[in-house]
Amino acid sequence: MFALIDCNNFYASCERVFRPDLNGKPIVVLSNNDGCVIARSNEAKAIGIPMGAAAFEYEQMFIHNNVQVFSANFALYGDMSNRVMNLLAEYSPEMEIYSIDECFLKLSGFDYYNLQTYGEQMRNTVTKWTGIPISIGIAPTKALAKLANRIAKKFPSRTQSVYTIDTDEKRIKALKWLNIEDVWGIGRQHAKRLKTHGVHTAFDFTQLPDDWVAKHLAIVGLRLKHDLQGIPTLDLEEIQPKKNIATTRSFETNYTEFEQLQERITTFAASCAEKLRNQKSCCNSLMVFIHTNGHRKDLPQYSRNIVLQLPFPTNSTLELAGFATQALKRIFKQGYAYKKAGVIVQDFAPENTLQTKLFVSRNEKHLPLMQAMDKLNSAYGQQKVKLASQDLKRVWKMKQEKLSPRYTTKLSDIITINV
DNA sequence: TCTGGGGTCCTAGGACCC
DNA sequence: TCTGGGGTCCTAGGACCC
Repeated sequence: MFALIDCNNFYASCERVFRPDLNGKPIVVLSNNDGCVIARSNEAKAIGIPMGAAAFEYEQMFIHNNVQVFSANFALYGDMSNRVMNLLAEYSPEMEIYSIDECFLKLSGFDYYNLQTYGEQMRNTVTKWTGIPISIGIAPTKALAKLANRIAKKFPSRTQSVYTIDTDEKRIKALKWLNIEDVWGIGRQHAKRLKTHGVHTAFDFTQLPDDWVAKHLAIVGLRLKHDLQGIPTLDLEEIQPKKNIATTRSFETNYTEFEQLQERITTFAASCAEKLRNQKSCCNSLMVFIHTNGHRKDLPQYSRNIVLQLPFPTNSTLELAGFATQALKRIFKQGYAYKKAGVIVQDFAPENTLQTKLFVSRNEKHLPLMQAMDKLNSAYGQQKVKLASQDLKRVWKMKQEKLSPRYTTKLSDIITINV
């Protein structure tokens, strides 16, 4: 059996842990730059705030309904996620952290356990020790555990936020209840196509012939079908080193000058380099993109990306920043108002088994330099040591008007209690 | 004025090999 | 009228997830 544990309205719940006065009140969390809604409490969902709503369009609505608005505080969410995951890891030796707020546990060898009770125990412990409410679905396959989780979330009082699919009867009933567009792995495009073929529920989907599914939804769809039929097809996945690493941002204002973009691109490249060193990889290619604001139909639009094959694999901040600047020079065009840019590194090789080239090679002095830099930054705070081409004067900022304290990761932000 | 960020996998088709 | 058979590798684009 598999369990899928999912934190309810995770970012909104994290904010609420340290603000119990907000219990029962609508909360939304905004994306970077305070752009759009990326998380909502149940109360916020109930008053009709959609996912992805543009903050400026809903400003009046927020005020009218006394909605508490927060800027995204990823330092807080990441730390709270670790706490939840650490607790859950105690409940099974086999775990897959699926996203910041979700994990699968494999429950093999639990034949003599009452899994429903076990789940309720997990839920109680996590909620009591972290303040984060969770829902749990338990079933013979991953796709069914996802479905069971959805039921637990939808009917919290009837299920105690834990639902187990352990008979075929329950499985069929659950499948008939689930709309096709809500099936894990069925997105908008597939749902649309399936509906034109008369498939409206997960159950309808499981009744399709294998070859039809294989033809229209490929091998991924076929695996999903089997998993929903109760035949375990998807297993826990090991943590793999990433195959792409990206740092991309929208800007608070439009940038028109090369130097402004160059500073951003340098900083993004530095961030990618750091992430690469973290997983002990080097990259062989690097992509830089820039584009104007696609929502502004009144402005001239320009969008381009360029992929650079590097002469040698590297994870040096200095080298990647240099290559990224070269790439930017080749795509930058004067006369546009740029709103977004990013750096993506790809085509990785392990740090320790680098193939040397005959005529060009990386500068061996960079390695100890980067190690020293990473050490300093981890001891004295991020961005303590950076390149001169980065934002030394700290001009660049993100719009974050409603940022909450970093309660759990910054000493000066620790909550104070008035007795 | 203002609209996020970071990932994965699969497939078809082109270019190439013998 | 009729023009082989069997591969690999790479990339762009499309689908999906949170």
